[in-house]
Amino acid sequence: MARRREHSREALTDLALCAAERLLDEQGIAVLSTRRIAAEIGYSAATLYSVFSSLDDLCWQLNARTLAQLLNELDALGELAPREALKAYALCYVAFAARWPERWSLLFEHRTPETLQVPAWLNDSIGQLFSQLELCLGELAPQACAAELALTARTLWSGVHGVAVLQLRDKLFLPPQGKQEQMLVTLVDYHLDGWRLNRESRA
Amino acid sequence: MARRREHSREALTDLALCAAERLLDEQGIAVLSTRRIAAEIGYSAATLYSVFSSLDDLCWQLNARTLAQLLNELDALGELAPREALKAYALCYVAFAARWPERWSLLFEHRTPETLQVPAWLNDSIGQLFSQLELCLGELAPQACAAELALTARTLWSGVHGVAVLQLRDKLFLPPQGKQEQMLVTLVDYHLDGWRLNRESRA
DNA sequence: TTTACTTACTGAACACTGTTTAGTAATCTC
DNA sequence: GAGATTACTAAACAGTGTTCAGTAAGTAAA
Repeated sequence: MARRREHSREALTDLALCAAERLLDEQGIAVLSTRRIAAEIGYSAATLYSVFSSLDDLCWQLNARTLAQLLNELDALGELAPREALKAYALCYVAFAARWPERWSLLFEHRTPETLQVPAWLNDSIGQLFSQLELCLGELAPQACAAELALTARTLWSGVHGVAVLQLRDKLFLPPQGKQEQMLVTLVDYHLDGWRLNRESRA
Repeated sequence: MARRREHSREALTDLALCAAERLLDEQGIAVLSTRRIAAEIGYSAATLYSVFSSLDDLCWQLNARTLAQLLNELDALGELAPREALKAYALCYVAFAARWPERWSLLFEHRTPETLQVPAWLNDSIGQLFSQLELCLGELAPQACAAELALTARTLWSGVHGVAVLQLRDKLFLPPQGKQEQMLVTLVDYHLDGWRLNRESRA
């Protein structure tokens, strides 16, 4: 069979990405192969190469969708007082990781071999997230300089990210589940309190 | 050629693991294949299966060595005042990740497919690390209960781990390098200060 | 309508992977 | 020396990403 033209290039791309997401969610990263994805959408593996430059490229496009969805959910939280906004971001971030563990893993563990740089959109998106955090922090400490806000945002978010990573791999060794929320809230609270204390003692 | 008997089982195991570590360090996780490791030590790939049950098994044994080395370095820091000890642990942990990025990645990203549980020694080792942290925290807050110490240790360490993860992937987007140390110190300081403040206001 | 051209698609191949197994050759035991 | 055991490997199997020649369907021109 040849030339069916049932789907446009864009439709085919979307079809493949959706199938890949389904496979990823249901059976994990191990079954994410070109032949498997192709079979899922009724095409041959070779056809995928007319739309993606490689499996790596497909993965990056998956990651782009995942990150866009995450940023969307963070955006949807709306306007909040800075401290509450930071907590809400943290909870949303970790909840997202818990809801889409395989997509989230792919996003952070996928490495393009050797030379190729991380795509620019990823850098931009993460930069956007950090800007949002810096905005909140700036409201809490109007007199802090940009460099301090940048560093504080990254330090705080490293902590949030760490919770997401470790909960995903069950490496926290906590008897009762559902402690993540408490951990996140105390993480943010302690950090912000400690920061304020430090600024006051410096002033 | 057959039956050379040049190496005992243990020697062969060690030979393979050392070769794997060398490959890992020099060329990354992508080249870690049975045939490659075997070639490196002058045996066929099949011979590895007389000593390891699978490549997965070999990876877990690599991880065991990596973790043992990390815990060893943490132990070697010796006796310190609790707050300084926590900072020293954090710096040591992140420095280790930076010095052995590929080994550290394998340790945290390697997943055995499906059913098989994480080996018991890994759980034990991480539990040991957390106990050490709880001891330090207990010195800082003698009246805190065990559950609070456990949760605080995990929250604090999630933050440290997060810094290690993000610095490894260059996801922190900080103009000047070498800010990790400052981040870690403030992370620990702010957290401990915030914790103390919180305990005082509760009392 | 017939011919020519372009396009969409695939089967098969290549080089690689982990893993198993049959077979071989060296050593040990008697 | 003969026989049993052991150490080891080549080759095969099923899978992978990727490339490419080839085919058939649709389009355009005659």
